[in-house]
Amino acid sequence: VKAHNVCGPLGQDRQRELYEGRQTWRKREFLFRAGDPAGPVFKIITGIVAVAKRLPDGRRQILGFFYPGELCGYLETEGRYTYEGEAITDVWACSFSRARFKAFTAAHRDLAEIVSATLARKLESVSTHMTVVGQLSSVERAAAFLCELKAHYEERGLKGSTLALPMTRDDIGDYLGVRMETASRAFSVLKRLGIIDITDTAVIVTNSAGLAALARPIASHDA
Amino acid sequence: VKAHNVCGPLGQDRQRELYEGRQTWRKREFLFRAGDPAGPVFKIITGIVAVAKRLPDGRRQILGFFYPGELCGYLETEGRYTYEGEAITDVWACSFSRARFKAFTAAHRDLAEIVSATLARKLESVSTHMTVVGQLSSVERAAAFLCELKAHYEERGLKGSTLALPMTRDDIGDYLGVRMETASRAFSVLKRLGIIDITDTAVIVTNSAGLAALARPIASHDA
DNA sequence: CGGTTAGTTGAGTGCATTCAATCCCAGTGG
DNA sequence: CCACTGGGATTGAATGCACTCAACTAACCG
Repeated sequence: VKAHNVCGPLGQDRQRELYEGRQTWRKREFLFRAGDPAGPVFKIITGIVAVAKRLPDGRRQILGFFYPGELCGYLETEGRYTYEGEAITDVWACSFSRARFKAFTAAHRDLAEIVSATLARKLESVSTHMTVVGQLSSVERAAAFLCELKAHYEERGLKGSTLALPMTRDDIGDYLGVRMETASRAFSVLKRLGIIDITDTAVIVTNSAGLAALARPIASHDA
Repeated sequence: VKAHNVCGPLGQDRQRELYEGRQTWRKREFLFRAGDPAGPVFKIITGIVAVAKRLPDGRRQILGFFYPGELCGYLETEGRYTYEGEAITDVWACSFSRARFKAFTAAHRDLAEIVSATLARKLESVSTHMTVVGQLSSVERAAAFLCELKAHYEERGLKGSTLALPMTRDDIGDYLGVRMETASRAFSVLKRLGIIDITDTAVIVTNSAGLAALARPIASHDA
């Protein structure tokens, strides 16, 4: 995955003021864990981070996958990270001092607005995903997931029907609120329906309209 | 339900500047519908509003119940309300002009911060609820719902183990991502376990610890 | 007093889960 | 070079939980 749009909502110059350091994490390492004292906010340069809430008995709900250009680790509860952030692939990210980040957004009016807008967008995407998890069947959920991924890639200028799937079936399952086996079976159904092809590390959408139809209930981008 | 904390995050004086009018809605009327041109933002004085996303085939995910003192209807997509807001009980609310609301928060630095904090809190509560819907069994979900309601009432100073349930089983089901009958059965199970009593319009928590244990996975307030 | 709506409960079905077996591939060491 | 090993993915078989459909009750309202 390319590393463009590294600045995101912050401008280049502003980003420099907040910059604290860069770091890499290997696949399956944690950038931060729920309950740890809230340290830096992270901006992903390359790689994918899964932000999740984990239950005492080990169950895990992945709240979102975070891609290059996105900020993660900003939510805190009583001075501690609210969720955990796990590197799904090898990750390269910038750390921003949380204190400076806060002071900075407080001081710049337009930035505060951008922060609000970003939070509102996240709130909307989480709400949409809650509808996916709460209302759709497993096959519909899988379709919705692939649609979302497709839209995500296209927004970043990566046209084409081949979607890289760096996350495991386990991750996808925990994102969609089903077991890994169910996620796998759902993909198999989509393949049997002639909607996708499955290769080793990617999915090829062969019937984009059919995919959208299955995910229709959500319809985030056919307005 | 009492109408205290009517100001919420805004101060009294500020609220007056934005005030546009008061209105009442009967039970089951809509304050706003998804897709309608984004009109006012609403601040609930008395009553409860269910904010929901509805799928073309009629399925509905209730994203949250909004109580007196809370703002709703602020999320918009391309100039239209993103979700629908339905009066669960008779509702009395203030309307605030969206344009003036935006201008106002943009102009006042501290207010912008409050808006961000509010959005962040909402984001967290939606994320928690996504975990409930994605990971818990129906009985656990019911327990989590009652815990949440209990905490909500207690935050507003209403001690006591009697929880008014103004919403129907249908509403509760659509909130928890199960069918109405399943919600009803889940309550019956809790009753059979000696954890709650069910009266006509309320639930009495007879074993608060037991309830919390069932909802434990979520544990939003045992830190 | 009928008509309607909310809630509960039963019976049967179906979909997702659990448990287990197999396959494939990448990495490792003989 | 190839056998060995471990992790991810797929698939089968059986279970169980939630869903569907339906009956019935209780409350409310005309």
